[in-house]
Amino acid sequence: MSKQLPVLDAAGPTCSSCLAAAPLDDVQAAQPARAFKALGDPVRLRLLSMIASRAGGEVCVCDLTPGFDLAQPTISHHLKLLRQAGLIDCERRGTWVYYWALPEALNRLAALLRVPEPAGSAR
Amino acid sequence: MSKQLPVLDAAGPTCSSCLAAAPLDDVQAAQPARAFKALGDPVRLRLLSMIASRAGGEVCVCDLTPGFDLAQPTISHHLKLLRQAGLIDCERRGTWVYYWALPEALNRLAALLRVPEPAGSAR
DNA sequence: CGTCTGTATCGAAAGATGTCAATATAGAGA
DNA sequence: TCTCTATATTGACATCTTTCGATACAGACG
Repeated sequence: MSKQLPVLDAAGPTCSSCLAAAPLDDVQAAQPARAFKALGDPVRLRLLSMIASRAGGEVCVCDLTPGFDLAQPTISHHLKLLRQAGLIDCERRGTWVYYWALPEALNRLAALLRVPEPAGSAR
Repeated sequence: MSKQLPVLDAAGPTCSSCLAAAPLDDVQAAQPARAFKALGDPVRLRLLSMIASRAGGEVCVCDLTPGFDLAQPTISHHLKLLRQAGLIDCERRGTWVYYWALPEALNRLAALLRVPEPAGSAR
């Protein structure tokens, strides 16, 4: 296994998969945009944080729903969107359904956003 | 100033401002959700990447518009949304308007998304 | 001052999204 | 098999978004 650190490439001192590295074309932008769109709703962001911060790594839907003032189908719909965006996954276990976060997807988005800050910081 | 590294707190080995640290309440979720929503459109994500990846740190609108198959008011509208989300700022200079990215805002969002990956990785 | 160029705002139309009540489905247990 | 609980799907409705053409505004230059 020779290619262990493919982080720095010709582009310079920026990450390779980073907004600041190069302009995204419409193909490259499509998938992250879908993920960010899923994060762009307060209910879904809260759902994801409830799932990602759960110690065991998994949460039963029945533990998520009571945290909101929304009907059950609405929560179900938001969970579906998060899943379709590739941010979470789930599994039925008996009567209950358990959700967990997909850390790789979240970290990929995080890496995309990270940008070098100018030395002096706040412009 | 004693509190220089408030990074690790009772919650464990996670960042303090991170999805995985603790469930966000609706107040905490509101602002990041607004920012993610701004990122959740392919046109805006591409605009941001064009702005953030520009060497000088600034781009003239006149350099952004031709990259899209959209009317000029549409681009103007998307730039406005990115600005209202706190991700970019701009300044008029003569006839032209220049935009630049706000790295602190982007890095704050990146930090929010970063999550510890389980040792074995891909679940 | 008049005109030209670059950018923003306005108003409207088409489409997407968030929400709910009603209903369907999956599995557990009598 | 019948019923009960937990979750998902469907269909409808109101609201928000994206996009455009038309127009307004700001500054440069005659």
